[in-house]
Amino acid sequence: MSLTIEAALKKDIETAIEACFQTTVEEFVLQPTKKEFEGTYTFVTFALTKALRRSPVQIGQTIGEYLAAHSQVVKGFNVVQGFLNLTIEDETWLDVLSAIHQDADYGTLPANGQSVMVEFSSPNTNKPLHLGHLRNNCLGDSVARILKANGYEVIKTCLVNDRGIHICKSMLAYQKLGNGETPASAGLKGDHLAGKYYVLFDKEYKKQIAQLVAEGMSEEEAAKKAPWILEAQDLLIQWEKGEPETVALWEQMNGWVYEGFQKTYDSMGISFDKTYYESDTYLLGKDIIEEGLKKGVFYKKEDNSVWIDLTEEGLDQKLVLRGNGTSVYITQDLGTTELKYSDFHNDRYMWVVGNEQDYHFNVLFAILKRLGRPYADECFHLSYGMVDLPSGKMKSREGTVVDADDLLGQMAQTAENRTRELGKIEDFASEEAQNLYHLLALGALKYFLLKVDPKKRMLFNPEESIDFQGHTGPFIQYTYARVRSILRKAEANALAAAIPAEGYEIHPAEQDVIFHLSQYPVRVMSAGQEFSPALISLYAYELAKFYNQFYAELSIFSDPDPVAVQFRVALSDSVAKTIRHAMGLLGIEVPERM
RNA sequence: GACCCCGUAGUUCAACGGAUAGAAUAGAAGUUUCCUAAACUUUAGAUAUGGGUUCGAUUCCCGUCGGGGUCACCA
Repeated sequence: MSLTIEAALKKDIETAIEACFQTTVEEFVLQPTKKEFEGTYTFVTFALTKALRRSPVQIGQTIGEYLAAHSQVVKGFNVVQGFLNLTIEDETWLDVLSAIHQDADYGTLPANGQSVMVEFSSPNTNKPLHLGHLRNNCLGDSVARILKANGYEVIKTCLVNDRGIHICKSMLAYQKLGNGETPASAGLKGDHLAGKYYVLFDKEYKKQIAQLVAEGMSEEEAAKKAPWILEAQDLLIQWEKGEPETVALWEQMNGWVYEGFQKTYDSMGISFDKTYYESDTYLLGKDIIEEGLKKGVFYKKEDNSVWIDLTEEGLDQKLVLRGNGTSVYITQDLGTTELKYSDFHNDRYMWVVGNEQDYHFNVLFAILKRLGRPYADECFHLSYGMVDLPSGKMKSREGTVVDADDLLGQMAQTAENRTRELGKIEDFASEEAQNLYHLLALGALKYFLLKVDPKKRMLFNPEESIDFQGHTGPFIQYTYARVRSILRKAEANALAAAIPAEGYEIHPAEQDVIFHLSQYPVRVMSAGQEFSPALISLYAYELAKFYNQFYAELSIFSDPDPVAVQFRVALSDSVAKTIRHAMGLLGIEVPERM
């Protein structure tokens, strides 16, 4: 059997056009038939009317007749306006399912010899993770899995933002108000403890500003002169000098935070192949500035600051090194990118970073191109939209965030309540049940975050909990558990899966499932090209939906025809395998029972 | 102000320029002596606005209105 029915059809349509009209057509539209019409694939004829000088209906009729007579895969056709709807031979469907059923790793495409680095997560070490970070983590993790399924070798990296003024703010507040508190003594995860002091800093800082303003200072000046911000800046200078006490505090607090993050990553099933720390990389990039100056890509102003003029690219003039010789954000990023390249020599580089940094990445990539970096054309910013609350943007320092750990905990509780209500797993041991609740909570949460087009900003309303019914992760997990139940029963009754080569009349509900199964590799490919887990999410949902319809309509074990029983077991097995694979690409596990 | 992104059922999301704009949820009505009802079936409900291009526009182009973001010698 050819790779897809689609490929076979396209070839046959080309042949048909040549035979019927003695001409060739470069491109034509072949799409899945809308469900109100009979057929599987639809050939749209409108585009050909000019070239062939016939009416859309005539073209459809002529090609349809030719295909019905000559094509191996076409069983019949109907023409509605300019749409030629084609139905497919039962034997073709049997072939297709047979190929899928035999493929143990269906949906994983062959290696393409290319490697790609995906950088994501990149947390600040002064506060715990919130829902926005979860979207980033889920996206990065899923895109990495999708690229791997597309044949790439994938390196997942995380650049930890472990230095800078924001860290010093938490450190300062801890120095002033901490009284030697530790995660153990406070009963808090380390990242939450650091976050607590970040919030405390902000409170006091605001108070100090307000007081200065009351004394007659302007808001802007007060923000610069408040005692705590001056002290925090001093702390940063001490840190950069390597002052032992400051470094010790920094190491202690960061250690707490890493421990906390690790727990969250572990519980989400997210890992990295390589972690970079900004404290190691923040001085990088200066040699690139030198190089760029020599090449004439950059220029120096009187105050010694270094700039690049990107007006030709539609961007502005951009500072790349301060007058005092210290780095800015873009300097570091140039250096870090060079480091990544020298460490791994990947063919492509991806950054999963929010869309508020669109401009920054445009600048970064433009500079890399000007510098003639070999990887410059293979850099991509996967720019995703923010997760907003009904009240607006989440802000850690103001405490208006949906905390990642809290949310996961709540969802596990919801999963537990729902499961207990249904009472289907009363024989589970306590640990087994806990694992299931966690698996369902993650399924709901990850699916919720991944089903939306990454580019779009999304809204999360904490008042309304994330659903477990309908277009959700648990719906798909449930379908999987139900299929597994079927397969266990088949095994217990020694009913092996088998697909006849011919002579089996396929029911429309079965055909829908097979058709959808056949689309999977193409979906994996587009998801890889578009870096969009949403395409896989939607696919898994549709497949589950079709299977559920099939399940409701046809009985598997009570069919009098043993061929049908074996065929449906094979169909179920293929669905289970494909759902598991697709959910795997989303980083979501599926349960045997729920 | 300049630049970028976005406006689709009450709500959350879909729709390579293609047929009567799909789902889910909330609402109404059904389905369980039978393989897991976290399911299935039926029903009602939307393209912000004005032009243009096209056989055909939610999709492309221009304007208006509305929302978000960026324009730091912060990261």
